[in-house]
Amino acid sequence: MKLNYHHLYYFWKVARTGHLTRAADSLHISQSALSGQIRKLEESLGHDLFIREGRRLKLSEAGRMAFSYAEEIFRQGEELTALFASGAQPNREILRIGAVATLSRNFQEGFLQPLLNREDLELSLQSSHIDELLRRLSAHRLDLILANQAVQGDEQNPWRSRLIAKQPVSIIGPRGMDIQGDFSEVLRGRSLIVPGPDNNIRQAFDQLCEYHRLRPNIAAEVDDMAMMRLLTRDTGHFAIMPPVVVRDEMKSGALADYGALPGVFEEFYAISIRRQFETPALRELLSQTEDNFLTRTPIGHSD
Amino acid sequence: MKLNYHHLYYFWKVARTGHLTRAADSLHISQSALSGQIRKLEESLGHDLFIREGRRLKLSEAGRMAFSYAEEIFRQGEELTALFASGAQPNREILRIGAVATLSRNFQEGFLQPLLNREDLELSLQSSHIDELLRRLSAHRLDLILANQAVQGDEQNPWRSRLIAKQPVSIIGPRGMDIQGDFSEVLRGRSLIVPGPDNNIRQAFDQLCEYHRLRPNIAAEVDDMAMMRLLTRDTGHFAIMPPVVVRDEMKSGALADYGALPGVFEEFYAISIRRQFETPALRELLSQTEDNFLTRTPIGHSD
DNA sequence: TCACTTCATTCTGTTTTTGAGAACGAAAAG
DNA sequence: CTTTTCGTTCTCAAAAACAGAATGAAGTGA
Repeated sequence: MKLNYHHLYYFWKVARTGHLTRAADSLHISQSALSGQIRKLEESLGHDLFIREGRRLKLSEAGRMAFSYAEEIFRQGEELTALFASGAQPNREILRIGAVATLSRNFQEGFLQPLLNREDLELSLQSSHIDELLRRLSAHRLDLILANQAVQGDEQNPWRSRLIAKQPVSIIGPRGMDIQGDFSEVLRGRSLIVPGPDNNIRQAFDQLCEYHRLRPNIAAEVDDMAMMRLLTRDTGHFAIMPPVVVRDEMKSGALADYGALPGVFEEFYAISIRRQFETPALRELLSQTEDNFLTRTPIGHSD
Repeated sequence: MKLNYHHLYYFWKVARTGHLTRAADSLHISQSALSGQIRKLEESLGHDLFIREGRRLKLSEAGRMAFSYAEEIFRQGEELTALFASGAQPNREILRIGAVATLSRNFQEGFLQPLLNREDLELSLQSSHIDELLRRLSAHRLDLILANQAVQGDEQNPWRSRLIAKQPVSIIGPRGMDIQGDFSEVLRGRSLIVPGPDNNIRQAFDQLCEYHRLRPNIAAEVDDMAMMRLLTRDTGHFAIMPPVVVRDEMKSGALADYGALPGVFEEFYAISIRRQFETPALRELLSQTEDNFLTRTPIGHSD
């Protein structure tokens, strides 16, 4: 016994206005018709949605529950109609990519390279935190997520994470410092800019420090790789990050790499969702990944 | 021109399975009927949702957009039917209260006091962070939020915050310490348990410290008041919190109040949303608030 | 108190929408 | 080159949604 969405819609309208007559008016149908449709919904659900007190309607408890769902359902529905009513339908294919906001821009650009400058394709790039992005992916508002962590899918959310690149993480600092020894020497007593506590580079770094009994002095915690790049360039502090982030500054000689951290990597994952209609562009992007992306220079392209 | 939700439902089924025939089977209608209904939806929206390539169906870009909305809409719808199908409809009124997870339990209990032990009413108490709670309130999944901050409503979310109580905040510590002077003396050089950085007690406290040039040593940042109570009781550290949180421990003599912090208060707000059908229980709760709650002892009841 | 209005329900016959079946066509399979 | 599969279109039958009239219950006002 299926839910009748038109009945639910009528119910929603009545529950919103609080009056059957007014709702009937705004729906341009007679109140008798409306009354009948509401009745049918109640019969099909097996519960009264309104409590009839004389000529008054009051939402029953079941009605309140149904109303809360209806509210969501028709809010979405009206958004959809508004979207279509506004005209302006895209005639090109759109690929919607979500990227964890803190991800290296260079990396994102490198990954999307094959699709840039394509006439027949529009790219929509959305930055947010992973939870929000996963929500959108599940709602099919995104085709792919770029993240620095894998996620476990389940029955309800058949997410699929695949590793698409892996980069070393180094100690980066102003050029020309006279420094010797391994990383633990380099770190000792130094003020560092590090990724925020949720970042998995940071977690690996903290573990490394703990293991080697290092207690580096944190000058700043920065979540955003682009911000980190600016701070490192402009403050003179040392920083923990993948060298690729400051590729330009290293080439220009402003910054230098003072050694990779053993066992610390930034990993990049592409998270997709199983769906009936896969866009060709997405397939292309992901096949590129498997075939070339891991073996070719991780970023090098934008020279 | 209204959106036909049954057409959209059919479209959704077809888009999910990818095949008109299979979808028709699972819907128990003929494929000719299904084909016609999809056509009508396309006509009413003014855009093709599928691209017909020979006998294949491919989602068009417009179709992908519509699908993402449909996915949300019918997920909700199926949740609703499942809820009703599972039987077990409540016959009592339910009042759904959301409380910011970090709020004092004593306070919550005191506020809800008039409704406890009522035969004709079921209480649903949900703890979460404010964003999530506001989302639920907007979706009418909650009737009221208890929070320690006011929120600004707008056109779309006609939230209404009202101050329902205000409590002093003190320095709490183990009983029997020989301490003199005002709060700045008490704080000097002491290890403190303080609320987390998002908490507005903490913010007021930080401002106070800054103003008085105090740099107290943070032993722990704890978001949850209940947790804070346990830690203060069991670690011997001093803590910044409203005395009411540890009322029991103070009565038993384990902890003592070493002075209120001037100008620092914990404020409690009730956030509701304007709606057509207000439950009597909610009205009772809020009128209680305005009439008595601010003037009577903030908590004192559970002795 | 007694009209009078307002608001919701139920019944009946009409209109609109939905759906099955047949005929057709285009692509894949054998 | 046939056969099967899959989607579209057409026609007519079945199902539903609907309006209008009759009814009843509750407020309103002289």
